[in-house]
Amino acid sequence: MAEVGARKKLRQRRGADHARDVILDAAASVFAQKGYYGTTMEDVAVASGYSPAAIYKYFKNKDDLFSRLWNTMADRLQEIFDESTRLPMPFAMRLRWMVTRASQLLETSPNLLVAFIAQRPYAARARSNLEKQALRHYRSHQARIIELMESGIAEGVLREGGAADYALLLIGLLYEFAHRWVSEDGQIDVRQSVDRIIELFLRGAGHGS
Amino acid sequence: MAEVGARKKLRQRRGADHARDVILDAAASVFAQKGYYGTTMEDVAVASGYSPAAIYKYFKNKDDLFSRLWNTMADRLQEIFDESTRLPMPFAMRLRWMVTRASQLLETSPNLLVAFIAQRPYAARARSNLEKQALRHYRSHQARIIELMESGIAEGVLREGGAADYALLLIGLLYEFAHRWVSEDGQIDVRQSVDRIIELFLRGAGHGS
Amino acid sequence: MAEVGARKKLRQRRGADHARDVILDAAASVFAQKGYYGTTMEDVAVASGYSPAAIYKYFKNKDDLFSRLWNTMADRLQEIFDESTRLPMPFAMRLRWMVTRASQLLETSPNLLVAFIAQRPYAARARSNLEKQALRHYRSHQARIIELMESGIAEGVLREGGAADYALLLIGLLYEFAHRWVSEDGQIDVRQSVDRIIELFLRGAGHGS
Amino acid sequence: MAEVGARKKLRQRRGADHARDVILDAAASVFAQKGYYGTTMEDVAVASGYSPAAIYKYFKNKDDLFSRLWNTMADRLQEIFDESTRLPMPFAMRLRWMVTRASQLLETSPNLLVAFIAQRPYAARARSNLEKQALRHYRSHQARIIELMESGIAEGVLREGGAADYALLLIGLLYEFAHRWVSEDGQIDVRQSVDRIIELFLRGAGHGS
DNA sequence: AATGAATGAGTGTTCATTCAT
DNA sequence: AATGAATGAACACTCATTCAT
Repeated sequence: MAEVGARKKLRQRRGADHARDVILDAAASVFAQKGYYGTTMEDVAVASGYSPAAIYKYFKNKDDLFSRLWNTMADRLQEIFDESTRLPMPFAMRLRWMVTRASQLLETSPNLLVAFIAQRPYAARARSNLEKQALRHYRSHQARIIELMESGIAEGVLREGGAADYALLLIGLLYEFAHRWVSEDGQIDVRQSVDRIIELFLRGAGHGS
Repeated sequence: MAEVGARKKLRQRRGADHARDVILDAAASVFAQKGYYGTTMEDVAVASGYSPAAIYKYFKNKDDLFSRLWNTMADRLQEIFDESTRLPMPFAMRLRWMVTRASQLLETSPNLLVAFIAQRPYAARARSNLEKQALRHYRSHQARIIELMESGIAEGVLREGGAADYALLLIGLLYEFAHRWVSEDGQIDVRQSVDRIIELFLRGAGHGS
Repeated sequence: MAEVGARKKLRQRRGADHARDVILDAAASVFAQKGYYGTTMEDVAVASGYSPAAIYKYFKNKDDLFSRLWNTMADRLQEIFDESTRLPMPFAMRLRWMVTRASQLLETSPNLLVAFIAQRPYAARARSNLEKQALRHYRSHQARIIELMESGIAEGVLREGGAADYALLLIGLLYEFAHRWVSEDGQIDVRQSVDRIIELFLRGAGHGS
Repeated sequence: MAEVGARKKLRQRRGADHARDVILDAAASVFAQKGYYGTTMEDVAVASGYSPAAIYKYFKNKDDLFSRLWNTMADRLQEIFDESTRLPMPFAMRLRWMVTRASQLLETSPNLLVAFIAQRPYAARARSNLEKQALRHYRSHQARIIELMESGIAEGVLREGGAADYALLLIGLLYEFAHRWVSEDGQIDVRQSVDRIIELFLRGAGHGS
C-alpha cells in the first residue's frame, strides 16, 4: 500500500515489540495472498512500512518469519484440538465447542489461517525442513481429532468403526468451509455455519430413513 | 514427392507431439513434487531429457507449461462432473460413478492431481491471470456438483435444502481423501475408499437413531 | 576495462573451455588486485567480459572460483618443491633449479601468484574452510622445503642443525622477493635475482671472515 | 565552580580516552582474527562492549578505525627502524637491538602486528587511499632499513654492495618469522629466535668454508 | 556519553528466457 | 528439431552508517 519512497517518514521510535507485531501482521497478509514462494521480503517490507533490512533485525530470515506465523496458527489449532478432547463435557458439546473455536479463527486471523492452509499441499510430500515441520504439526492435529472421534464412538454418538474416517470427514468439512469463506471474502456468517457443519458431519447428506 | 514430404511432416508431427507429451509428463511429475515455484525449467528439462531451450519450442513459458497441465486436470474433472449430471441413471449410481472416476485420477495421474490441488488456496484470492483462470474452473466444478446435488434432492435421495452445502461436503471429502492418499504415498486402496466416502457423504458420522 | 554496457557485444560462441579460461584469467587479475573479499563477482564479470550469471555456469560460486585459482598455484608450487627433493642432482643444483622455477612463476602468472601470496596471512589463523585448506597447502610446501634443506645438510653444503630455520630463511627470501617484484611492477630481472637469492641464502649478509 | 567543571571535563576526557582505547584494543583483536573485510562493526562493538553507534562517536568510520590501528603499528615500527640507525653503537649491536625490539612487538601486540602484515600484499598494487598510505609507510620502513644496512657496510660488518638486497633478506626473515610465530600460536620463544635470525642474516645457511 | 532503531547501497546467487548455430 | 551459451531482472540477505532520544 505505502509507496516505497514514503518509507523514510516512518522513522518512528515505537519500540521493538511494536515493530515485531507490525511486521508479523503485514507478513501474514502478504503470505496469505501470495504464498511463501510468491512473497518477497520487499513485499513484506512495503506492507509493513519498514525496510527489508529492518525485518532482518527482528527475524532471522524469511523462513523464520514465515514459520513463526505458521507455528502461531498451528499452535492455536493444536490447543483447540487438545482441549476438545479434555473438556469435561459430552462429546456433542465438545465437538460443537471445537468447531466453533476453529471457525472463529477465520474471523480473528483470516490471513494467518489462509497462509496456514495454503501450506498444506506442500507438506504432503515434505522436502524442506519447513515442510517437514509442517507435516509433523498436521499429523499431530489429525491425531487429536481422531482421539476426539474415538470418544464420540465410546459415548455412542458416533457409529462404530472408522474414527480416522470421521476425522477425515470433519477436517475436510472444516478446510472446505474455510476455503469457501475466504473465496467469498468473509461474507458468510460463521456462527450459523457451525450448526450446518456439525449437522453435515453427524447426518451426512443422505435422507436417513 | 509430395507423399514423402507429407510422411516426413507426419513423422515430425509425431515427433513433436511425442516431445510435447514427454515434457508434459516430466513437468507434471516435477511440479507435483516441488510445486510451481519450487520447480525450475532446468528441473523439467532434466526430467524430460530435453534442454531448457527445447521446452520453449513447445511451450511459451513456464506459466504456459504449468497451466496446460493444470487445465488438463481441470478439464478431466470437469468432464467427470459434467457427465455425472447427464448420465441416464439414478442419482445414487451417478454419484458412485463420479466418485469412482474422480478417485481413479489419483491412480492414473497423481502428480497432475497434486499440482492441481496445491493451486487451489491461491485461487481463492485470485490475483494473477493464472489464478483467475483457476478460480473460474473451480467455480465451474462447484456449479456442476451443486447441480448433481439438486438432482439428488429432486430424486428424494438427499434431504431438502442446502445443495451447496452438500457440494461443500462432497468436495471436502474428495479433497481430504486426496490429501491423505498422497501423504500416505498411495498406499490406500482407492476402490474400497469410494464406498466409505459415499457412505460418509450420505450418512455422516452420526449414529442416526 | 570493458564497460558494463558493452557486454552485449561479446555474445560470441567460443566454447566453454575458452570461457572458463577467460574467466579464470580475469579473476586472477582482480583477486590479485583487491583480494578475495575486496573482489565482487561483478568485478570478475566486467574484467572477463561476461555477465555475473555466466560465471556461475562455469563455477559453483565465488569460493569455487577462487579456490580453483588458488589451488592451481598451490599445486604448481608443490610440484616444484616436490621435484626439487627428487631430482638426481647435488643439492646446490636442486636448490638453484627450485628457485629458478619458482621465480619464473612471477613472469608466467604474476596475478595468480600474488593472489596466492595475499591469502597467506589469513591462513595463519584459519577460520573458513578456504583458509583451512590453504593452511594445509602452506604446511605441505614447508614440509618439502625442510626436506630439501635436510638433504643439503646431509651433503655437507648447509651447516648442521636448523633445517626448519633454513626453510624459513629461504621462504622468507622468496616471498619477499615476490613482494618487491610486484611492487616494482615486474621491472626486476628475475634470472639475475635468482643468483642473488641463492647467494644471500647460502652466505647471508655477513662478511664471513 | 570552574574547578569542578574542569574536573568533570577531565573525567569525561579520561572516560572518552578510555573508551577510545577499549575500542582500539577490541578492534585490533578482531581485525587480527578476521581481517579487515571479515570484520564487521558489530564484531568490534561486541568485542568492545560498546554499541556500533558508540564507535562512530570516536572514529569517523571503519576505515578510520582500521587505519588508526594500522598506523599505530606502522609508527612503532618506524620508530624502531629510525632509532636503529641513530643509536650511537656499532652496527652489530644496533642490528640486534632492532631485531629484538621488532620481535617483542609479537608478544606485546600480536593482533596489531598480524593486521599490519596482512595488509601488505595489497599495498603492493595500491588502489585505495588506505593502500596508498600503507605503501608509503612500507617504503619508508624499507628506506630506513637500507640505511641501516649501509652503515653496516661502512663499518665493514656487511659485505660490499647490495644494501637493498640485505634489507630484503632481513625483512623477509622478520616477516617470515612473524608468520611462523602466529601460525604456531605464539609458542615459539622470541628471545632465542632473535639470535637465530641475526645469525641467519649474517651467515646465511651455507657452510662458509 | 550512549544506544536503539532504522536504512541505502550493495553482494552473492538463481532462474526464466533468448538466440545463433 | 535441438541446444550451448549467455544474460537481465530479481531475490534473500548483510553491513556500514545515521540520527533522534
